[in-house]
Amino acid sequence: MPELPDVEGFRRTFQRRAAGKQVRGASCDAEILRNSSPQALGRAMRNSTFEAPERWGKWLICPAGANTMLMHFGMTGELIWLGDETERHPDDRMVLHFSDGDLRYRNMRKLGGVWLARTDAIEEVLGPLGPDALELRENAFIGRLKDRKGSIKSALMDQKVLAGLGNLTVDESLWHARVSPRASIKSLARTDISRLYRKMNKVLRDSAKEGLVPAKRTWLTGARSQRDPRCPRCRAKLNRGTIAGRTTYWCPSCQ
DNA sequence: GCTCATGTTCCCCT
DNA sequence: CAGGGGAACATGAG
Repeated sequence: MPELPDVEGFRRTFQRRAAGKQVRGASCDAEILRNSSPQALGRAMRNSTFEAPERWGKWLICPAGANTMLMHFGMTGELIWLGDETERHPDDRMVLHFSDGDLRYRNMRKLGGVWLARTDAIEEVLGPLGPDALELRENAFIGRLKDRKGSIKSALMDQKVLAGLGNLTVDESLWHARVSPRASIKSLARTDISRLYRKMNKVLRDSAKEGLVPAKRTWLTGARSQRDPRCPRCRAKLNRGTIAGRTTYWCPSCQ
């Protein structure tokens, strides 16, 4: 699930359900805590009040006074609110208890995790992360790609270049912009990069609104999981291959 | 049984 | 040093 649009949905869930509220307690699997223990997390969070959460790329950043909780969702993570449901799902790796219900970090594959940091030192957890893909302006986008070698797909996938894109949003943006994922950056004209920026922005905004990359019939994402995937624009049979280490779909005719 | 999965990191090559 | 390829991580789905 989680690329920028999904995490944006989780941010809204956290804002609505946890911001401004006092945490009664947290229960969690030790495995999912990457730099603390359940005891340390409980101690740090109990009776503290969450402020407004922020999203940076695929990270959800949840400050509560001097401490900040950071969540990354890997490939299968999600954040869900279940008001009166009390039974714990086997994939609930962390549950934050509030007076009116529980917020659950659910993650089947356990890639990703939950970190705890001092609010003034969260960058030690985030590491080198480029600017958020939705906040980046066009000239900054162009500037960050300019000195990059290799394929456009691998650059867009690199969280140090810009943060938030993933396999689906990259393929989707490239398809809308009619740019081949294999194209080297230096082969692209300024107008190509500019068009790519605008399409990426639209893909991210439309998706973030829904909290996921929608599998619309008019989008590549709607075609990629079908048995005979065809380009929604020209009906050509889609190419499928590995680029930047990930399964990639693209249209050989219009990209 | 086998392949693949919306992510990240680490190691080895070129 | 920068990129590319592949494996590992953990676990379910088709």
